[in-house]
Formats: sequence, structure tokens, C-alpha cells
Amino acid sequence: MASSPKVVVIVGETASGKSALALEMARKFDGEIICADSRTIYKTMDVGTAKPSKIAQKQIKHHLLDICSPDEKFSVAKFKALALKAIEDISSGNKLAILVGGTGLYVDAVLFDYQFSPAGARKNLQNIRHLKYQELKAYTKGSIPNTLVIGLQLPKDELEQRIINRTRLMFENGLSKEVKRIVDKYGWQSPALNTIGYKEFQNYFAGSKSLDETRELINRNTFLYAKRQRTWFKRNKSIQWLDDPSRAVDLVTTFLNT
RNA sequence: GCAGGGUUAGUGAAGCGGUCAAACACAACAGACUGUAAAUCUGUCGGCUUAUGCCUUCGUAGGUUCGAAUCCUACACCCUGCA
Repeated sequence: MASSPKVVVIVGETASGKSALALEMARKFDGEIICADSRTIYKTMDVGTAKPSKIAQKQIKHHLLDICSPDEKFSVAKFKALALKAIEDISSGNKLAILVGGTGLYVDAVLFDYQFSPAGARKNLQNIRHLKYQELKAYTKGSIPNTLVIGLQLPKDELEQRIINRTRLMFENGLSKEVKRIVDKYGWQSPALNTIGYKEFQNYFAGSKSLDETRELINRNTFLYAKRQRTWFKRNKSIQWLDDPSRAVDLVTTFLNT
């Protein structure tokens, strides 16, 4: 399959430094970034989702950010289609596509070429394991060709410290105002507000939780989320785990030369 | 000082003579995941070890009972009503 474009994929837990690494790789290898993130797709949700800054976006083109409004429903299938389109666009412009994200399902939808049945065909609300067979087939088949998958892994306590710091920064950068604005405009039932860093404010605004308690809760929920991400990525054996991000340059260099 | 309430596993909190290694929640640990995925769901959670098994736990020390986290006594610490 010489025709399929090369894609560098960067995965890892939240706050592991994926975005920074992606930016660096994009600069070094003339790339553009595709965000595989189920929350940064939403407009106006910037602080709480740790969305790449405007400055970063000016330097390097980021795809699939701000593509829908907080009251809209989004889906993996939509993501897959858009991501494939973006990969095509980027590589036809002779640039390197860099897919970055912590949303394992979104990444895998592209990487393992998920085939979705028609919308609404299946109600799988209880996470019934009836798709196990299909899923296994997909994973043994392996990922799509011409991909390099880099995973960022930090020691647990270091990651927790980074999460704590990041949450504190979010609060300093007006997270509470951002949440308020979105709630006032779209209401708590909006799909986008069922997000760590946002939903925890419900009790704060209702007056039953202090700001400190809210921040603690966000931290704890983020730890839990990171754990789920770890579990998800663990099963993908083709990920090349790095504890030292600087090694990524070599990996990408050899990948591009083969 | 007198009267009353409390002390339970990592935390919070049930239990108030047997079916209690002790509900439940949270955390912790592990896992699942194909159109909500920063979502949703599952398992383990005193120790030994994996057994319809044993051992050690419910502030501390004794006691009553066939049998106590549960009743009694003393002590320690904490909160409250009267001084």
C-alpha cells in the first residue's frame, strides 16, 4: 500500500504532554495536527479542555478543533470521517499528518479502521459485550499501514502532579466563568457539559460545594479518567511507549525514511 | 464536677446478642469498550490464601453469655446539656 499516506500518531494520558510533543514534531517535520479529542471539538470550551492555544494554532495548523457547538451531539463515526479527510488534505499538501489525542476510541476508529453500522441501528447502552468477536478480529488484523504510534507514559505520581497543576491553572484562567457562560447559554443537559472540569461545577453553582471542593473533585475525576485511558491504550501492542519525549525525533525520522 | 452523645476496616458511614470480615458510599487496584467515550459499565477491596477453609479485626482492658461490633464495668480520647 504505497499509496496510503504516512501518519504519526501520538497518544497518552491526559496532561502527559501530548500536545507539546505534537507541536514540536509538527515544527520539525513540517506537519499539521489533527486533534483526536472528544472535547476540544467543542467551540468555547477552551480552558477546561486544555485546548491548544491560539498562538499554537497560529504557528501550526490544527484540524478538528471547534467544529461543533456545545449543545450538539457528536460521534466517533463523524470523527473518523473527518479525520480521514484531514489526513488526505494534509498529505496531499505534502505535509505530515500528526494525529494526537487522548480519546482512545477516536484514535482507534482511525487506526483500526472501525466499520460502523448505521446510526441508531444498535442501542448498546449497557455496554453489552456482543461485539467482542468483531473487535478481536479488528485488533488482530492490525492497524492501518504507514502509521507510527507513539505513546507518552509518565510515572503515576508525576502525572498526578501535572494534573493538579494544570487544574489550578485552569481555575486561575477563569474556568468557572467559562463554565457559567456555557451553562447559561445551553443548559446543563448539553452533551458537552458532561465533561470533567465542567460537570463538577453544578454543585458549586448550586451552593452546595465550595470552590476548593470542586477543584479537588475535578482532580480526582481526572485521575480516574487517566486510569481509563491507560487501560484502553494498554491493549494496543503497536504503541511505542516513550518515557522520554526527546526520543520521538529519532523515531519519526526513521519512520519517515522507510 | 454532674448529665447525655460518640469512638466500626484507607476515609465517611450502617449495624446494636447468633445468618458479621461487618451494609452502603468514596478512594484504591484491576478490567471492559465499534455512532454519548473527559462518556458508560464490570470485578476485587482485613490477612493467609483462593477454600461451602483458617486466622486477626469494630477506642483500650476486663467481665456476662453456648455465642458480643452489639450487654456490663473501668480507663482513654472527642462532642454536647447543666454547673
